[in-house]
Amino acid sequence: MSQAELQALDEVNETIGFELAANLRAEICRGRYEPGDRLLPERELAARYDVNRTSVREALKILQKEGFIRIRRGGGATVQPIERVTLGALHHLLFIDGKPQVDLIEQLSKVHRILLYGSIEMAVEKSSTEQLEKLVHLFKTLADILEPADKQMSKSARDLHIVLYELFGLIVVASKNLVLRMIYQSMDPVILSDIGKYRESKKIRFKTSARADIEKIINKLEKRDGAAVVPILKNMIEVNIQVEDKF
Amino acid sequence: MSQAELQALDEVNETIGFELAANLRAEICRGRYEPGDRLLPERELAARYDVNRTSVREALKILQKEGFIRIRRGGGATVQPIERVTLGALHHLLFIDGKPQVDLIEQLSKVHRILLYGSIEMAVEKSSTEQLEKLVHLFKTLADILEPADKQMSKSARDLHIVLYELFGLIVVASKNLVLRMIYQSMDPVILSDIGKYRESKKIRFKTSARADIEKIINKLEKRDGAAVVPILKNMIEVNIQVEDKF
DNA sequence: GGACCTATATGGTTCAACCAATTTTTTGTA
DNA sequence: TACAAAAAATTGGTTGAACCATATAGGTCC
Repeated sequence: MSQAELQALDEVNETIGFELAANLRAEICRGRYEPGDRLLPERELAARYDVNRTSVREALKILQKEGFIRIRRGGGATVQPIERVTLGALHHLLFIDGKPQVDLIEQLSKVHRILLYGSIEMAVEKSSTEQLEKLVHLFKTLADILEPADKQMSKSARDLHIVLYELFGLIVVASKNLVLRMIYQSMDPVILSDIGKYRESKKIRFKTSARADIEKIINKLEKRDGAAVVPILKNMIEVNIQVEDKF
Repeated sequence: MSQAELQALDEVNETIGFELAANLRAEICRGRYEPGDRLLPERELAARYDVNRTSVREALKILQKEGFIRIRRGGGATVQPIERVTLGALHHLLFIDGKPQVDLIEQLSKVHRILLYGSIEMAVEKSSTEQLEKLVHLFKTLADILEPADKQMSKSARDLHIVLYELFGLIVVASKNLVLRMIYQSMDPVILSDIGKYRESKKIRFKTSARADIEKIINKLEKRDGAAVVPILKNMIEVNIQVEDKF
């Protein structure tokens, strides 16, 4: 999926409207408006930010598409309740003024895990031998994290986060499920890196049976028995989740 | 969630750009372009559709946000591979020229079920007593569908689809997980009704033990034992899925 | 044949005017 | 005074034309 990542990089949209949208979005996320509040009219925004009204309109259209605002002819642009925000705009809500929004991040991680567990079976059934090999490799990496060879080499929750994200990425491709892939792409590499950073300070709990568990999983993989993988994996991971949740 | 539905109704955007976007999108979905193909330049599109260039630009911006095209200054607008399309634009792909895209619909249903199963536990834990009652009621409806009192009253797969969707909707609210809710909102009421229509012709398989299973589930619900619900529910539903898949 | 430069194509921005709804204010009547 | 209808003001939607900024294509020079 490095191709997609590369393509995502030059997807940098540098239009004025885009930039203005970022400003307004930040204000909304920051809680400067209550749901239902009206934004300034287009002409005033244009004056305020010293840009053309066309650019303002572009910005507002972006925010509308993302679900932050609602625009009505003659009625102005009103701020929507946060539930209306699109999944594609989720990453704007995860960190506000650099501060991690802990609840939301955990909610995202929860959904991430639900999808991970739920899609493994599908992926194992449909994956090529090459993908299966990659899968095995990732599981071994996971074992290294949960039960390091050198027990002094304590890993952070970030490492766990990263490998789970990579695992999910692989599963998404292997499962050949376009809808799953769309969801995955909303939970972007950006999200990965930001949340990873956020988790850096947290320790994970050792799982002394991790290596043995992984061996079992790999065994099941080779038999293409995806369903059997889930409970083992779940057991390995959820231990650490409980710890994090209580943080 | 009727409030949100009502609000969604008058969210009809009737701008010219919006309409043009629909036209172009339909062309792309229809397969008129290969990924990488260039759309006509803005000025030509404006002439062709007899609208102002501003409206063309608005349309292109919409398609860009939805992931259908990529716009580069000086480089035109090129059609993206279908994997780049956003979850929010998924519903445009489910029916093309009125024809159901069977594979994609099944992929969506699969993800839907993954999320359903995965989120029940969370929902049961966090739901209010009122929500729990609604949950019980929905499960009883499910029993009616899978094991009708009058065995002549065979239900279609549509009824199953609808109740599963409602179940998911309730679970989403009860779980208080914003990310889950965002995903749910992408799998819109529109999708519900369209796919429901598509499933109308299909019969579901009776599950003679359904009523007993549901009783078990309700029992677990009252003990707030969400984890125990999943395997029972899964067993009830997946039987029908297998049948459908072989269609 | 390759490297550089120029011209052209194409998207981005600005401006000013006008259209079309909605909202607010005014006005008139009961 | 209270209410309803009409008028005015507000606000988003559309248009056309001009100009800017970047990428692509083609030509020129070595």
